[in-house]
Amino acid sequence: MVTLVTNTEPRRRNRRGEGGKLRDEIIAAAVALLDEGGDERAVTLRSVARKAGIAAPSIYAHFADQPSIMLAVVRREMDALTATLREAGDNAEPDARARLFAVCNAYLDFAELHPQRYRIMFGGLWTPSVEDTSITDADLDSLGAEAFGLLVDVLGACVEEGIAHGSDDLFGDAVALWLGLHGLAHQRAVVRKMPGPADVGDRLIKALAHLK
Amino acid sequence: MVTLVTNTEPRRRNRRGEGGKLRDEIIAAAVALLDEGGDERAVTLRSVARKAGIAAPSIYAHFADQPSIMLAVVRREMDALTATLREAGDNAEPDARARLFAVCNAYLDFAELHPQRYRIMFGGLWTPSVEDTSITDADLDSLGAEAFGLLVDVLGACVEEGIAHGSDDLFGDAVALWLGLHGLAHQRAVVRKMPGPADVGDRLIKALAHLK
DNA sequence: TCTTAGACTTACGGGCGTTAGCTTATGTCC
DNA sequence: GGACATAAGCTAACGCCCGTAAGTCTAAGA
Repeated sequence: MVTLVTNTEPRRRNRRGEGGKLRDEIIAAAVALLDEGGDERAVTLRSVARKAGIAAPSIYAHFADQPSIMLAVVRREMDALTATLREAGDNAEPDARARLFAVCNAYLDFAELHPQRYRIMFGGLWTPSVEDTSITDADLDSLGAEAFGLLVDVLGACVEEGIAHGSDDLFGDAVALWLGLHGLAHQRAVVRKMPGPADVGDRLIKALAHLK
Repeated sequence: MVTLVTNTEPRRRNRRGEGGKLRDEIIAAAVALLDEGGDERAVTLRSVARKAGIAAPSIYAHFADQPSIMLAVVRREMDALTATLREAGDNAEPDARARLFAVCNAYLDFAELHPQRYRIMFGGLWTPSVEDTSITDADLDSLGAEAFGLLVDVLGACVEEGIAHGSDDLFGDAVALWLGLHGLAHQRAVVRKMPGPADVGDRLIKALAHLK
């Protein structure tokens, strides 16, 4: 599939003081490239610039290098994921079990809906090359912390309401639950067709949350 | 880290009829590049050739293109993983529980010992670009089938021995168990330091195998 | 009108995959 | 033991895309 870019409209320059808008457009362009199904190799500095309708060097006003574009993409999508999970939890029936399933399924749906984004967020492709880039370890730590906190909350609520056999280590239980979700989410993001039963997600949640 | 290749010995040409040996050396060179910690972008046709001590075009005698080198790497490592799991199962105490843990932990250890290989095997990086390569869907299906079969066996043995609450769907249960293992294995392969309790692996196994 | 933010053009050097054609050992046969 | 056929691998070169540096233009707003 060859996607030829024909940006007819040459793009209007941003007004004074609004130069920062381009930063968001660059991130959006990178995400768009991912959504087109290409892997991360398709997201080069130049391809992002083409997609955004700007000249490649114009990116340097907003990002130090190509990996820091990726970091910004991950940050944006992590925030989007967090918002999605929070919304799912809030919109669910108020009982803890319903909220747990709502949040977990929202997580799985995110990966299925945006497989390439999910792979970038958790695939760790960009981490090894950190040494030569402007990205620091501090940038990477605490990236998914907020979303994970939501999972801890809903799982904790299940234990409190007595519908889950909680151990003395809520955090550890939540990590185990997340790892299971991540295994399925990642596999769905990577593979065309997952083998196995359709309700494997529910099975994972039930087993790992120790639901009674 | 810049690894300058200084192949003093210019490499002896293979004897007649042994030209196929180079094929294995190419695969080994690709794996070596992965083990050095670079991501898959470091495994180019030319870098593999350098590592193997040959000229880049010499690869074409054995592989149609660069992605098919990767496919060969995945095949080799899948076989290695299968052998590792089988050995772990055979060397364990004969009871089903011990064998289950031995196989599962061997799986997790493989990912921790060879993180880059694991990422290539299950990271799905090379799949999206399949369209333009010599790799077919048939190549991809049934890649981990043998290793997965081992997991089905040890889990089935647990159900038979009555130490696990088996459902009526052994295959589905095994998929769920594998997904949990994969989640942890992948995360260990991707991240420098996994947060969470040290025994999270055992917790996953116990919960997903429904051990009594 | 003039400053300057917000871009652009041009260009460099380098790595990549791949093609075309050449070299050189190796084993065979007289 | 020497000629020769050929397997095994090499050199050179192509066009492409990449990241990035240096310098330039231009429209917005005071």
